[in-house]
Amino acid sequence: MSQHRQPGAPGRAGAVPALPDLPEATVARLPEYLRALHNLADAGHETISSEGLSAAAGVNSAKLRKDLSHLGSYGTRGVGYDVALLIEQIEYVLGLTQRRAVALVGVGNLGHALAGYDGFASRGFRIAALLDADASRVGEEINGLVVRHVDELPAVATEESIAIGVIATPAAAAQRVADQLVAVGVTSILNFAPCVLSVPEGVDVRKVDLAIELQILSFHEHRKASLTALPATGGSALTALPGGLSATDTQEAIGT
Amino acid sequence: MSQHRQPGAPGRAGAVPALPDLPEATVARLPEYLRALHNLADAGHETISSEGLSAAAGVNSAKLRKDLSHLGSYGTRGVGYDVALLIEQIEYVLGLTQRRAVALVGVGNLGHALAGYDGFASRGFRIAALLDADASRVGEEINGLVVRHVDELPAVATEESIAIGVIATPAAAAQRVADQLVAVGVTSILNFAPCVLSVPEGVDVRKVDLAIELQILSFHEHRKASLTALPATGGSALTALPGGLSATDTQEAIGT
DNA sequence: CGCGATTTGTGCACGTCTTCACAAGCGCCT
DNA sequence: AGGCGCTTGTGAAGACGTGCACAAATCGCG
Repeated sequence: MSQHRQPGAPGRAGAVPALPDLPEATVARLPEYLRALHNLADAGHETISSEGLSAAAGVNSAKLRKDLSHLGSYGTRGVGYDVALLIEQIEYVLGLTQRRAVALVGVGNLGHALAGYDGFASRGFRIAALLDADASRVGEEINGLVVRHVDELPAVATEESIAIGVIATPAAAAQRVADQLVAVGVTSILNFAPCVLSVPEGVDVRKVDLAIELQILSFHEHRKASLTALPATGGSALTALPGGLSATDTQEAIGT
Repeated sequence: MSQHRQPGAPGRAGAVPALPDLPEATVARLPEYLRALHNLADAGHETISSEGLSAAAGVNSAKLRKDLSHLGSYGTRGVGYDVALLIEQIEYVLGLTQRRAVALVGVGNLGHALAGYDGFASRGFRIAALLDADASRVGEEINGLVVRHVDELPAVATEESIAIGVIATPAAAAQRVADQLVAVGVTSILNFAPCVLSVPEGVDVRKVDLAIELQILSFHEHRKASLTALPATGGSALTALPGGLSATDTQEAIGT
């Protein structure tokens, strides 16, 4: 965007762009670019081409260029992107210039692991509180933090100005915890419990379900197996139904 | 709920599976539907409308119907879907009728948690082996499984016929482990390490990066803050950011 | 036996995301 | 200074995903 009005930042000095309205798909990839850029910086690169960066991030180079153009970042034609500058810009856009405080609720198996995961600390977050509803877990110390009772959430929230809540409880407890988080003003939640959370408008929930990931893989595994079993006759997969005997079967198996 | 007949279901007694060619987006939602269906079954429902199921799964009802229609499943107009039958069909499509063996590599913080996560066992998977490259961890027993050295992978693979590999190592070790997994014939990998894996054609990799999820939330948090700070200015809200050093932008308008 | 209430399955239009292909811009070399 | 090779930024086209709205199908009932 050279002379277009879109980003239209009159008098922008050039170091840091404003906060544009990014496509979700782009937002989801920015962290990946950021990680790749940090690797490149550590390896001593000062500039990187879209081709190189896209390879490091595992995406298509045109997609990468479009993503970066959305955030108004400038590379230099014929040269590439300045690694340090790009890191700065992406971190700014992602809001990582401040170290956000995270409250982790549920210190079971998974919660323990998350509490000890240093990937959070190294990528812009600070686990500010550990909470659990189980009284027998309260008081335990993990990684220098003492587990407090979840009912202390209001106090914790004001002490630490929690920006993000992470739910690592069993599914049965998750909605209740979500409600409590929302009640103390948390508007971003990362949910590891296998259940759907309902939250008011304006609260963002992202869900990570480990079993679902495996099930998706299982589908593809199943699919690959069924394909190699049948010497693909060029037809649609549907024709490969257990056609022979399935007399009572679907009316649609032989569709089209 | 095990002894349901299979009305209309393809006679799938060990016969060659017939997998329609589902859109990825649909595949990604099927596990969610499945979970919701199990809940409904436990609650005693025998049938469920697309409206009810979609609410339980947190999606739009038209989308749900289209998804189910893709896998050729039948509901009954005027009535809804037979819960037990639908469970059976989705489990079949996802390849969950067999309990797939999972090898978990990397028994650190996260690996421990995954090894103890019962959501895997309860949703169609069996953790068949724990592996680590660190000799000091080999021999440790977790949840009834003994940690073996990652170099034993070939032996393990034949013993257990591993279908899926889970990588929970540090990023630096992940590519090597992936290569080892591929070498023993694993074609589905779930990667928790924050790095891009390169694998041969035909191998599926899914990635879960906990920090990325937080960073995406951080973006939206940042965005919400910048919007509430500048009420209703339309496009020019974007221009309100400091051009040079962003040292002064860190205060959020939202307190409490 | 037909009618109305209900719910599925889907055609269609719309929006988002991806990818290609290429002009415009930049630095370097002669 | 001018040309050349390289790389970005982006228009346009196509693939994909979503959601509406409605016809078709089924059940229950009088």
